[in-house]
Amino acid sequence: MHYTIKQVAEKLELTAYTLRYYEREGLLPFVERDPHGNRVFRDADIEWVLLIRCLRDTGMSVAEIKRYVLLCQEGDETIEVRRQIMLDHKREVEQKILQMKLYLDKINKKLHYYDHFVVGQDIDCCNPKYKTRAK
Amino acid sequence: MHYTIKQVAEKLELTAYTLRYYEREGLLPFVERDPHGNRVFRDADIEWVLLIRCLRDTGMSVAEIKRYVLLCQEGDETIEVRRQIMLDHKREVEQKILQMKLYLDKINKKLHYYDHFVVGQDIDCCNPKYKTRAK
DNA sequence: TCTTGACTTTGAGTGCACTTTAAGGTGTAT
DNA sequence: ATACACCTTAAAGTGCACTCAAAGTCAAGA
Repeated sequence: MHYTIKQVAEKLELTAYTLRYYEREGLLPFVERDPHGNRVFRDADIEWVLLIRCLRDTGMSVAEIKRYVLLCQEGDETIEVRRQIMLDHKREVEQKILQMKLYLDKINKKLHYYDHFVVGQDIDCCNPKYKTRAK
Repeated sequence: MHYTIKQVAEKLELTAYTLRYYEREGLLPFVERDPHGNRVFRDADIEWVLLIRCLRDTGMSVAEIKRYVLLCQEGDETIEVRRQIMLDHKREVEQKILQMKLYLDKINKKLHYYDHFVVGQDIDCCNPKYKTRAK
């Protein structure tokens, strides 16, 4: 299947601006063109964009992704470096998930306070009791 | 206990600039001053900063936190609104964790490809086989 | 033929969350 | 006394990731 930039944008729920920006930054070095210079995306290209989005949404910067893509372009000799980048990133994502779960616990405790109004267990900053407890 | 802005910054691993910025934006409406105008943080204040950080790190914008803090300042009538904000945010964080786990799976599959070089299961965008498979 | 609409490029603009600068005040140590 | 290390403010600057504007090309439909 062939897709225009707009179709890809709709399918993946991002804007055509973003796709062009990613290409400009070297994140999509493969995109072909039709005789008029218009971008032509294929299924495998869409898979690649999905990987880019995965990396972005999990906190990898555009610059770091660019580095990774450049390594891909250098061929098989860089596979070990790429593996290491991915491994490091995996660990970062795992840490992030753990941290998010801790934050979720904190939010749940806050909600418990709102649900049951447990005085002395938690308090909002502008509650009159806040400054009393603070001393 | 009393803390200077620098001590809080060190304790919570953020910068004094950030703490001043948060106060300026209305996220820390409680901070007291000593006779020279220097900020004085107490233990309860640090707890509040930790909640602010929890909300920020889980994706709540400074503007939204500001709205929440303003509601806190309005007193008990706004508890239900605050509870709803926190509940909505909790759900967003849960969604985010689920999404992160899906992304982690994707990253693990990529790593599996690098570890075992499974041809036809995954491929990098600049691999010669990429365009072949794309057709 | 002419309009509509989707595409192209380059370069500039936006929004957010800090981050720093500049200019100045205060307290302690040598 | 004078340096040093901390604090203060208002305002300007930075970096990132988009996001858009302007000006143009091209193909299909009324």
